[in-house]
Amino acid sequence: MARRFRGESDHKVDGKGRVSIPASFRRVIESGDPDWAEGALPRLIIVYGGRTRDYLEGFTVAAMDEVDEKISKHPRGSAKRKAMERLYSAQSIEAVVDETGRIVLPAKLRDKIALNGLARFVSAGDTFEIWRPETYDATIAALNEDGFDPELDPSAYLDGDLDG
Amino acid sequence: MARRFRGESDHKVDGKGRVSIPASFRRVIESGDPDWAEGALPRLIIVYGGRTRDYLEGFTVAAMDEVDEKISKHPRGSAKRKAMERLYSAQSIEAVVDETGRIVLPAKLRDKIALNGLARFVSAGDTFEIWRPETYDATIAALNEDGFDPELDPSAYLDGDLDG
DNA sequence: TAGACGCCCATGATTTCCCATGGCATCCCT
DNA sequence: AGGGATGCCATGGGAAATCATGGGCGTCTA
Repeated sequence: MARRFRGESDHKVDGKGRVSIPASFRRVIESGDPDWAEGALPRLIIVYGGRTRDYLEGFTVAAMDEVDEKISKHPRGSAKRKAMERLYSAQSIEAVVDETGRIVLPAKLRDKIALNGLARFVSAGDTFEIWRPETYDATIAALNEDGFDPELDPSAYLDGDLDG
Repeated sequence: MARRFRGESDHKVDGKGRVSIPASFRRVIESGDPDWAEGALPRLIIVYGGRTRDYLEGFTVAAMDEVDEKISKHPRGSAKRKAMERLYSAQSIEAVVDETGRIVLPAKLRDKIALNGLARFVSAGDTFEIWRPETYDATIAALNEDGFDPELDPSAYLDGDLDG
């Protein structure tokens, strides 16, 4: 049904690390969890690794299965495969959306992206990202300065070149 | 239910060799033990062999069954089969998770990887690894030096070439 | 008989669970 | 159209269960 995440919104993070998942995201998470059934608690995977990342990445179970599939195609023991296994297996957690629509972000994950009171959920196709709002704004601003015209409508790129 | 291990964390090793298994790992170990039932003590296998390995490898009973299955496909008496049998049969132990969530790592295993006060548990799909934290850090660092760009996000490899 | 090992108890710190409230939409009935 | 009634959504708070860790003793055995 709902296959891709859409939209972005901010949610409060309380002292226990609890955050509401945007309601529209929940539908996607539910349909992406093969074990989920009406009334059950859907699960998702949150990747918190990546030295250069200043956000967390949320995967549906199905999306993470695809990632595992791709990783398994690489030679066992290769450097690239190890790097991917570390990011997606060692530096990730499984989270459960409770009956009130929240998940718990352990302190380790919150510290990684310096989350304090607010978390911004940003959809990214079949995954979504969790940012500290200030960091997100700064990243967008930097993107615009970096030879990017913020006045130009991105739809212009749709049929354009496939370069970086 | 929970089929794969996820996450990494450090736990203290006391004078008796006792270590807490990460709580999230226990669920996987329990569901991977065919003989386990609510209230019983789940078992797991710890492989300590491998001359070149500087970590221990933890298997659920089910995961080790798969390994045994694969080994049995090799010709009885072949060099490869003997090598695998030695690693997975001779150089492994069965451990029991006690009611407080701990296992005992015999001195022999601790010495193998020079464990002293802390043990790092790192998930690796359907198995997990136990490292001396310093060794693990050094290994990761070496991986990056080895013609590897630590600034590059590993997700770039997902759809990349399948070479090393 | 000295460790090594199994078993029991103890405790502070989290983490989970359960219950609660106010804010919005939507739906429906008169 | 007015006014609930209904239901989901976002968020709080306290109680209960779990987690990580430490310590004490018998006992087996090399």
